[in-house]
Order: sequence, then C-alpha cells, then structure tokens
Amino acid sequence: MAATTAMASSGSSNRIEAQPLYVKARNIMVNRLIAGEWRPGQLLPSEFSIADDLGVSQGTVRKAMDDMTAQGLLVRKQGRGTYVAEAEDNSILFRFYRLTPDDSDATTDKAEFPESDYLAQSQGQATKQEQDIFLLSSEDMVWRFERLRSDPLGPILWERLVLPARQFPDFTPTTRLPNNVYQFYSSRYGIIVAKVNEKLRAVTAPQNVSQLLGLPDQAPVLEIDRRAVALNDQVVEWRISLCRSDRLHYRNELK
Amino acid sequence: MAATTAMASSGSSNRIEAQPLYVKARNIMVNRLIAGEWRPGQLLPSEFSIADDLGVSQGTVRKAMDDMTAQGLLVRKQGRGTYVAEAEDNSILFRFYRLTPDDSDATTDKAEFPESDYLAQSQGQATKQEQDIFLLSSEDMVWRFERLRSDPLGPILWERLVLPARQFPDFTPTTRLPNNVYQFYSSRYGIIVAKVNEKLRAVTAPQNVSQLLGLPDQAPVLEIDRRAVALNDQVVEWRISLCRSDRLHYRNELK
DNA sequence: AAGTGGTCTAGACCACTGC
DNA sequence: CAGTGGTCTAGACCACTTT
Repeated sequence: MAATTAMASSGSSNRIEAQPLYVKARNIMVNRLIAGEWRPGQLLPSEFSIADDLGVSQGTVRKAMDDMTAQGLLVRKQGRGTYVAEAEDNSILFRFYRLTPDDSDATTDKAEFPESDYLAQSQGQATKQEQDIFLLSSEDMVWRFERLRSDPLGPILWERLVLPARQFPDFTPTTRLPNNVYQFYSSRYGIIVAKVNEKLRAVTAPQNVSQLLGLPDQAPVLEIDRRAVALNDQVVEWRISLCRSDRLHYRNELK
Repeated sequence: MAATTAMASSGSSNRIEAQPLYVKARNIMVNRLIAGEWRPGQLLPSEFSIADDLGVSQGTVRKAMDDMTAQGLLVRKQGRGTYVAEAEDNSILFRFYRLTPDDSDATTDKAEFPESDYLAQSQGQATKQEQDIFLLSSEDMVWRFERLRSDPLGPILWERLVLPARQFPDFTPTTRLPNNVYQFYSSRYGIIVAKVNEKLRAVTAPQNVSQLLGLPDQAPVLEIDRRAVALNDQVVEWRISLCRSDRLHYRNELK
C-alpha cells in the first residue's frame, strides 16, 4: 500500500518540494484534525500503523507527532496510545486563563473558574469590524453575548463575546455557553483552538461596567481584546473583557 | 575516556536514577552554561565530540540539544556548528518586549526600541521586598534605576529597575544600562535570562508619572511588574513599568 | 502475552559552511 | 574537500497498559 500513499522521498532526485518527510507527515495529520477526520479525544492509530499508511518509518511519524504533542494538539499515554487533545487536557487554567487573585500562592492555585451571568444575548448582522475579524460578508450573522463573570468574592470582569453564526448552527437566543467555552467548541463542534491573540490596555471603566463590578466611578480596568484562532487559521471567537485589577492581576510567563 | 565520564546506562541494572540519558546530558550541558564554562556566543564542540565526552550516542546528544534549542539556549547553524544563544539571537523584540504601537501592522513592525532618559540612579540596602525577591540578606545592596523611555513619538513608559549589586560588581553611580539589558547581562556577565514572570494591572498613574508621559491627571496606565529569572533560577532583575496605553498596547500570543 | 509509546543506538545520506 | 548539523531508517530494549 505504500505504493499509492507513500510521500515523495527526500532523496537526491526530487528538487521540487524541498520539505522534510516529517513536516509533510505533520501536515497530513494536522489536516485530518482540521477536516474532523480525527476528533478531540479520539485514540489515533499506532505510530507503526500510521507510518505504514504514509509510507515512512516509525521514527519519522514519531518526530511529526512530537511536534504536534509539543503544540498541544496530541496527548500521548504510554502503553495506551496517542489521543487527539481535548481542551481539558491542556488544563485551560494555565493555558488561556491568566487572571489570578493577587494573594494566590500558585501552589494553592485552586481551579476557581468564574461563574457567568448573562446580561444580553442576540443574533445580528456582522458589523464592518466583525466582518474583518471573521472574514465574513455583510449578510453574515454573528452571535453576541454580554456576560458578567464572578468568583466567590464577587464580580471580576465584564465581557462581550462574538461568534460567527455559521460555525454554531444550532444556537438559539437562549443557548448559554458553558464556562469552559474551548472545551465546548472542541467536544461539540470539533473546533480546535490553536492559539489566542490578545491585546491588553489600561482603560477607564464605562459607568455601567464600574457599577457592575462594584468599582468607583472612573476606575482603571484592564481591557483584554482576544481573538481565538482555530487550527485552520480562522478566527472563531472575538472577546473583549474589562477586568477589575484591584484584587486580581494578569500573569504572564515569557520564555 | 568514556570509561570515566560515561553516564550511567539506562539499562536493566540501574533502578536508582530513573532519568533518561538525554535528560542527564541536558542537565550536564545546562550546568556548563550556568557555570560560565560555556559562554553566550561561543561555538560548542560537535555533537559527536560531546557524545564521546559523555559516553552516549550522537542521537542522544542531539535530543538534549533539541530541547535546549527549543528553549532558546542554543542556536544551531547548519554546516557551522551549535552556538550558545546570545540575547540578540532570540530577537529580543518578540521575546520579551510586548509593547506595540496600536497602528503597527506586525508586518511593518520596525525594531523601534525605546530610548531611555535616566531620572535617578542609586545604590542602597535591599528593602524587605527586595530581599524576598532576590534572596538577599538585609546587608546586601541593590542598584536602583528610574528611567523614562520614549519612542520617536514621545514618552511611552516610566520604569523603576532594581538589580542585586553582587551580580554587577563594577557598577558606579554613573553606569548606564544599554537599551537591550538582557544582551548586556549576557555578553558582560554571562548571565542567561531563561524566563520572565510578569504581573499586569491597570492602575491610575501617579501625578509625576502622568506628567512625564504627557497624560491627563488620573489617566489609566498599564503597570507591569516583571522579574527576570536566570538559568540558575535566581531573580536577577526586578522592574516595574507604568506604560501609557492610549497609543500602545501589550500584545500576547497564547499557544 | 501482546501492543503501545519511550529511549537509545548505529549507520546512511543530504545540505550547508569554510578551507 | 572535510566537518558540521539535518533527515531518515532499522532495530533493540524498556516501561506501561490492557487482555
């Protein structure tokens, strides 16, 4: 079977396609993730079996999988096999959620994920900005959510969340998002969020927000403009959060 | 020579030290970096030569070096060899400097590194907080700097920078820090900054800072509390910056 | 016992650099 | 041309999980 599915050899003959085999193997596998052929949580075939399938050695498949594992797309379990990562695997807390109580000890870092109160929810035509962000046309629809999120000590942030309606076909005006949205996108729609781009600013809270958060008028808040990018490079979520930073902060580790 | 320097085999005999050879090899090499035996910019021995030295195969050394390269400690140059990374190699801009003009296109992202005006500079005994941060005793001294940093359009941030005096023995009250401090630590003292921990908050600018930055009174600014951690896990720099965020933002890509 | 990923080795060949 | 890192393969053995 290697005859039909084998990838071009990297041997001396082939000047075009100067791409290592393990990169091609990786691309093929990533495309299977994008296509939904391999879904989050699924057990993949063994390395040897994929190697046969692609017509390369097991070591080459391993290198490709090493990359994908490092990127958080796959999860290996010794003795059992390799699985497509689910949003839970990456411990969402440390991956995409950076707001931390000031007194937290990092050791006693409990998985306190904030609860949500829905202030508004509607479907509407994409604005110019939303068209740019999601690559939509002016007739396309988006879902918009406004939420107030709180931890046990009280409200911590206000946020507006926008989703392209096309990707979430079964939403209704009363559909609520679970607290861990990326887990939801992954398990329900097979959408794998590969990365998130954020822009942070210090701004003065609008009056309604400072009231909701219980802050004095004109209080400074942290504005986080976040765009979640799926494996196929499409933006699947746009979110603007206004966070109180009097008892929380945004932590970042740069390596 | 493998007889004396060889690392314990991972074979069946040895239950203690359940550590893969490549991890041991990595640790040995990292320790050479910490000890200053290998200095930034230096050309390392070839993989085969190190493999002989450590009594392992070249593939094992390669795997250890792969890790270190991924971590930004080493830089490979095909056909020439492997070098200890210098701060310039990692393109400091993208690694540790996250402030970006709002209009920047990422494509036209010029390496505009802000200039510094020194407002104050002094040596003094470490405060309680500084003792905690740098693991110093009460008699130990620190250097403190206050700077105003500007890009071509004007001032963008005020910052206070603290260094443990012991690590910078030849400083004088008029020693200035170059713009790229991590490059300076690396080339002059062999100090390799492995990572940086930051805490971000939105705060109201103190009056003197808002004046220096040309902002209205009570303007919100982004406070960045940063600790730079060296390879040996010691904090070597503490910095608090107050950044205008009306025409700049802090960009972050989470993967 | 069988199957999986994890480690380690050895050897081949390629691409690039510098002499 | 020799030396380096980069890729690819094949095979051995280990550690872990499941049957």
